[in-house]
Formats: sequence, structure tokens, C-alpha cells
Amino acid sequence: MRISEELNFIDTFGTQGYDSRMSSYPFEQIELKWQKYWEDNESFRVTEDPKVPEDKRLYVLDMFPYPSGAGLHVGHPEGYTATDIYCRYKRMNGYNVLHPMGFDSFGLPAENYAIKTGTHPKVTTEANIENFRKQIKRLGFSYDWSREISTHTSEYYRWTQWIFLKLYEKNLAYESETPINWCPSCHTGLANEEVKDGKCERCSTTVTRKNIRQWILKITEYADRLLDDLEELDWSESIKAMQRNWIGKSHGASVRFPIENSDEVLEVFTTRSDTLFGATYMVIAPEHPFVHALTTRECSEAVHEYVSQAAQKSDLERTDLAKDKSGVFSGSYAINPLNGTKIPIWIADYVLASYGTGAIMAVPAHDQRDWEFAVKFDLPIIEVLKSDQGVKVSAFTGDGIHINSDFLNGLDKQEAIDTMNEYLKEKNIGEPTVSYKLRDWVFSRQRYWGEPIPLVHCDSCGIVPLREEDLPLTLPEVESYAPSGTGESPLSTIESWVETTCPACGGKAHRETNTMPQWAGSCWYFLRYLDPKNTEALAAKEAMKYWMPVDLYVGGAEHAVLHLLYARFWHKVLYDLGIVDTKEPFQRLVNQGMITSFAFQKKDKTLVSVEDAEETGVDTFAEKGTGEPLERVIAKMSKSLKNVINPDEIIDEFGADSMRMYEMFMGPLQVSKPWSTSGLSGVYRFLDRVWRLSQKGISEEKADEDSIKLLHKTIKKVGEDTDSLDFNTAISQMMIFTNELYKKETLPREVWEPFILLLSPYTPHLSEELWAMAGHAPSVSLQPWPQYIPELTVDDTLEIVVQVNGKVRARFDAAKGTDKELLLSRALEQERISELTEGKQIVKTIVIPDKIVNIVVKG
RNA sequence: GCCGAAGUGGUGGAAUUGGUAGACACAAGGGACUUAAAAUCCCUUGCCUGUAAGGGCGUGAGGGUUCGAGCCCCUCCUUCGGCACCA
Repeated sequence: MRISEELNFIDTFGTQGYDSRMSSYPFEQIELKWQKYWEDNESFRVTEDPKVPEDKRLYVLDMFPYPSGAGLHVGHPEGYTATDIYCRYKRMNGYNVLHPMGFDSFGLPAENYAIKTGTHPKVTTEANIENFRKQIKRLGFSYDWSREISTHTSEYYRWTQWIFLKLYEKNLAYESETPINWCPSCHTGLANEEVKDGKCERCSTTVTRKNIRQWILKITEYADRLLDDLEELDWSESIKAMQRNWIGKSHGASVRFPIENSDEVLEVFTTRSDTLFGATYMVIAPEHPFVHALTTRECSEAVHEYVSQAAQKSDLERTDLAKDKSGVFSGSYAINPLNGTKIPIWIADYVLASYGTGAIMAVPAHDQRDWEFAVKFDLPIIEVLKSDQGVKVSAFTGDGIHINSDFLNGLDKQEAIDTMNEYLKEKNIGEPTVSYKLRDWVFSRQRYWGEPIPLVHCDSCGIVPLREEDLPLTLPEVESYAPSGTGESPLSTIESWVETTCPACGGKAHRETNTMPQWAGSCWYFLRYLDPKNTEALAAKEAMKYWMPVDLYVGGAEHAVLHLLYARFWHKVLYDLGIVDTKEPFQRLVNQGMITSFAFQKKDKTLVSVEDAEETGVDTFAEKGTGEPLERVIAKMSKSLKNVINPDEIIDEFGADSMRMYEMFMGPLQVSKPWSTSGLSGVYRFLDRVWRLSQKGISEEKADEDSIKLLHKTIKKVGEDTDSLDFNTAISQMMIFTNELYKKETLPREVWEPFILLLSPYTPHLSEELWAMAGHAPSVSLQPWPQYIPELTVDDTLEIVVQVNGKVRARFDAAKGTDKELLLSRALEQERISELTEGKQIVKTIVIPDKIVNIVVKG
């Protein structure tokens, strides 16, 4: 389409509606116009086009948000903008890109609100979704909205329940009595986040533990695969490390200790089987099943007292009090299986019931915790590894030569471990064992607002899963969302829902009343996007084959462990069932940094809100009223510090394009960085400059050589940096380009149009407008990415730096590719250099072509 | 304590991975335009020294490797994130 027709076209799009001489660009009009255009034309709808070759299919995923009542936070658009730019860039490079958005819409806040106000969580949630969607759309992201999902809808959770049935069929779900955080005053279970300093967030009553029947998923069965398959993933080392750490695989040995006057055998896990001769006592956790059996009559009172105290303590208290070891003697003795020595068995909460076997052999000479305990309770310490420091002041945990250890004497640590493990196996008193920190996943919540677990308890058949065709099992209406008071879910109070018939025998049965945790829906949502309307399967096999795995997943590091581990676990189960074809769901993961804010700090390190601080000079601040000097520091955004930035207000004032570009310009995507509104205005000024540039009118004249070269350098830099998600440096290159172009008299089409294309992933609204103004039909997002000519990205003449003894002393220009000899002789000719080298001996010269000459002199 | 990431001007941050430290932007100062202000445009801007040319110092601290270190190695300090009696 050429100029004559264009005017007509532009008019239909209303481009002439604004005053072109305005000093600031009409972002509001432009943004609304193009958002409407994209929506009306479904510009970003994507299909599984079989003509697109496999390596040109790209799945780019954002972590979907929980639609909170507070609305969008500036942190959300950061990751979303990054992926949006990347997607737009990739589309322009010929990729078929799937880029969906949805909502993780089951969650505690809506339920708590319901308890308070009686409003159905669905009503609150859907209103919040509405608001979120509106806010997200204001930023002009290129999502395929036709694939939007919400996890709380029955069409969605039908499949969450279906996957649960598969887990159940595979014996990966079991019931167990497990403790929850219990508030004795509210009569309700609490999530960890509702427990503050060991107290209930709402009523400040000390939280205790209460055992309750729960559903558990056997994630531990997948521990090794979750660990090993990390290798193949393109994730940051720190996130991989966190996952490895969480899984916590450690190699050791289990050793069986006979108990004196008993047939029972106490099994322990140790990574230091080589120190077995140094074991002077045993410790079992207060929750260990043998506690009762091992406690002698004389000790029972003390043990009973200790165990019940431990039970009342919250996890936090237990770890807090940990600095001072506590424990009690059971009265029983174990026998060291190597030499028959009698060793006392203690009960202490520094041993965790949930790790290893819940029992240890204590070797105080070579384990610091055991050492502290032994010193406190005056237990013997036997040194079995020779060291310079000895074991008088602390345990020796290093490597050394074994002593007092019979057949291990003279061996070092690793040799001794190997020898001992061999020996244990041979004598059948133990064997090499692997232990994990990872525990099975408590998969039930005593809540209303979650997916009902699709099982019934039948009087005659026991636990019976629902039939697949009976899914979804929907949430019933309840009168009150308040907790039942027994620790059970509010669902348990609805008799008409609970009472049902058994799918197997047709007899009387009652429904499971636990619901699933919020993690459930997010474990597989990326699969539903592939085929969101499917009623026959969670997604069609072909769609999964077409898109999976996710090529790029961007989100906050706060989900580094749980969400990512749970989703990987479910994915592996689905893989084993043949439902998905990839072992891992997320090939590449990038964690965006947090957007922080400035706050002010007094000398005593207390924080002062932004409102209470004033600037008293260049970067000096004082508290209003008192005049106390303050230091500017970086802090998390929080209501109390009054430093929360609301994206809606930013968009109102500066426009979505400025908001998007500023968030990318602040610094590298992966690191956290402080919000600065003056920094934002710098980006706004840049876009305003671009706009004013366009008002010059496009010239059909040839551009000068400098402009052409700069353009090609810019194409190269912006392309490469966008591809590697280094958006901040790509933007700075575009600024350099604009600054140069601004100095020119004219605006040549041959450099202006490619520049609009470079800009378009970053500021799509403005770029669509500029593209239309240049006389083209929409959409700029369908244009191919400009290509650079490599020869035009390098300068013909380069500045050569001359150093003497490593210090820069002179510079001169030389043609690119000038040979070494010439560079050296020209360097020596420099006035300053001859001054400095005169009368001195040149020891060595280093010439790096096109860069540097270094002359080393002596004397 | 352990694991991970990071320390660069007044501020946010660049630096082709060993070759000109401070790109780009903010803030600040000066100037132009204006009756004035805003907006815009131009200039200065790491620190010290010097009229200037120049010189010295400078990437958390100290050491090392190298012709040459923000980048590599060792020790230490600080900040942030995660885990926290894991046997």
C-alpha cells in the first residue's frame, strides 16, 4: 500500500484526531486504539499450523497470577513484558508462538474474605479476575486470550481431579495422620503463612499441632528422577541448587542396633558409619514409634512429660529452642552390634522424626550436635579419628586416621566408610542406604475453596474413587464458610453432599471432605492452554506433541522450589502414564528479579515511610518533624512504607508503552532493582522524542552513510540482546540511535522504518501507530524482523590505544585490519610515547590488532 | 551455620568474557528559548591535583597470576535470596 491510499486508511483509523504539534505524544489515544484493533482482529490468536517446522514452534509461558483483591502489582508486568517482547520478536522472526495467560484462582484470601463477609469466594474471585484481565490488557500483551483458563472453574478442575484419580490408581496417594498447624482458639487449621512467630495471625493464640487424617502424595518415589533430570534443564544454577538442596539426597548406611532385653531392633541412618566405634549413646525422636516401648517404669514420668511438651511446641519453637539441647533418658540400652558395648538410648527433639529413621547413633567426638548434647548430659566421648585439635573444645568433623576402631584403625575417612559398609552388609547388621530430605507431599486442606478430592469412603468397600465419567465433582453451595470447628473442611457440614452412594457397590458411602491445595491447579495448567476447551481429555495428544515442552518459563523466584518441584512431579507421572511425551515440562526457566522500592532508614536501622522523609540536599534526607538524618535504602514495597507503585496510575500518567519499556530498562531481568519514577520519566522522554521525530515527516531521500551504519549496528545489537533477554542494553542502543537521528535534518524512510520494527516488540502501541503513519497496513507485529549486513556493523577506522607499562598514554586512529608491525611503529611515533620511551629499554611489545599496543619498558 | 547470587560515579546500571572502566539513563550544575514558568534544545559532570597541557588515584578490602585484571586464583568483609539441629 502506497502513500495515496494511505491517507484514506489512516483516517479510518482516526490517526488525524490528535494535534500533531502537541509536545507530548498522545499515548492514551494510541494505546486504546491499537488494543481495540488487536482484540477485534484477534491478532495474536495462534493455531497448531502443521506447516510450521518443529524448530519454529515456540511455547513461552508466564507464571499465571493469583487474582488477589489488591489488583496487579508492578512486579507482575515485569515478567509479562519480558515474555511479550520475546514473543513478538520471535514471531517477527518466523516463529509460531504460543503465549497464553490465565488465573490461579483457588486460594486462601478469597475464602478468608468469605468467612468474614459471607460472599461466595467464586463471586469475589471472578470479580478479581475481571479486574486483573482488564489491567493486564491495558499493557498491550500479545496473549492468545482465546485460551484463557481459570483453575477454579469446574471445566478446569474436572481434569485436576482426573489427574488425582490417576495418582490414586498408581498408588501415589495415601491417607495418613499428619499434623497441621492448629489454632485452639479459632478451631481451625492454618496455612504456614497464617502462622506468625508461632502464633495465629488473626487471634495471636499460640499455634499447636493437631494430627488429622490427610491425603499424601508420594513425591519421594520420584526423588531420584527429580534430582537427576535437573541436569538436562536450562535453568539457573541457583534454582537447580535450591531444588537439589530441597531433595537433599545423601548417601550413608543404615545400621541395626539390638536392644537389651528386647526383641526390637533400633535402626539408624548415618553418613558416618566409620565412626560406629565412637557411638556412646543413641537418640530417638520424641515421635519415634519405639518411645513407649523403650521407656522403663522409672523413667516414664520424665519421658511422658518431655514428649508431651515437644508435641505442644510448634516447629518454630522447636528450632528456636534448639540452641540449647534438651532430652531425656529412656532407661533402655542398645547394644553396639560391632563390639557388644551397652549404650544408653535417649529421647531428644534435636532428632527429627521425619528424616532418616527418626533415630541416630550419637558420636559426640565427631558430630557437633552430639558433642553439645554429650557435654550437657555428661555422656562419654570416644575419639575415633586422630586430629591435632582433639575433641576437648568441640567435635572434630574433618578427615583423619582412625584410632580406637579395631579393623578400621589406620584408615582415612572414605576408606573406613567403604570398609565399614562392606562389613555391615556381610554381618547383616546394616547396609548402604540413601536418605532424602524431601518428604511426601501433604495434599489436603481442610478448606472449602479448593478442588474436592474425588473419592468416597464406603462402609463396605473402603475408599473408592469416583468414576471418570462422574467428574467433575463440583463444590456444593454452603451456608457458612467458617471452619467446622473439628479441623475438618466446611464441606463436612453439608450432609446432603457428604452422604452419597458407593460407585462400586451402590451402598451407603460418604464423600471425602478434604480439598486439594492451591498448588494442584498450577501443576498442569500449561497443558490446558494447549487445548483449553477439550471435553474428552485434559488436552489433545497432538496439541501436546505440537507445543511441549515449554521453551521459556518466566516467573518469580519465590516459586523456585515448591511449584516447580510439584509441577515436575506431576509431569513425570503423566509421562509414565503415556499422557505427555516429555520428561520435563519447562525446558528453560528464567526468574525475574523483584522490583523493590526506596525507603528511608534511621541510624538505629528502623525504616521510615517515604511520606515521612524529605530531601535536604543532594542525596541527603531527613525525617519530617524531627529532622533526624535518614539514609536512603532499598526495601520491598509495602503498604506501611507507602512506597507501593500502582501500575494503573503509572499507565494513566505515562502510558503502557513507557511502563513496559521502563521496567525493561531498569536493569537485567534476573536481578532485583528499585523502582524510580524519575527513571521512568527518562524512558517517557525517549518515547516522546521518537514521537516528535515522526512529526518531522518521512523523507524519501537516501540516508547518509553514518546513519546506515548506525542502523545496522542497532539492528544487530537489538536483535541479539532481545534474543538473550538483555532488554536493558537493547533499549540503550535504540536510545543511541534516536539521539543520532535527532541531529539529522531529515528522517529517511530507509532507516526510520527498520527502526520502528526494532522498537515494536518493546512499545507495540506506539510502533503500530508509527507504522501506520509511515503508510503501512497493520499490523507491525506481522512484519519480518529487519536483517543487518555484517559489513555495515563494523567501523572502517578504529581507535588504537597505546599503553606504556599497562597505562594508557596515547591513542590514534587506524584502518581496520592494520597489521601488527605498522600499528607498533605508528604507536612508537606518538609524541607522548616517544617521550616516555626515550632512553629506556623496550623489553617487550604486545600488539592486539584493532585494539591495543602495549610497550613494556625498563629503566 | 550451610547453599546460591551479588558488591562498579551522587543514583539505576554498561563493559564484545583478560585488552580504552563508567555506554545509556536519572539526578545535579551552567546556558539558550520564554514577560515568566513548564516543556524542549545545547554544554559540563568518577575523585584528587593543575591556569592549562598533563599527572596521580579509582570497580567492597587485602594478596596473587599476567605485558595488561571490574573480569582468573586465594583470604576476608558486606548485602540480598533460600535452607536451617537433615545424622
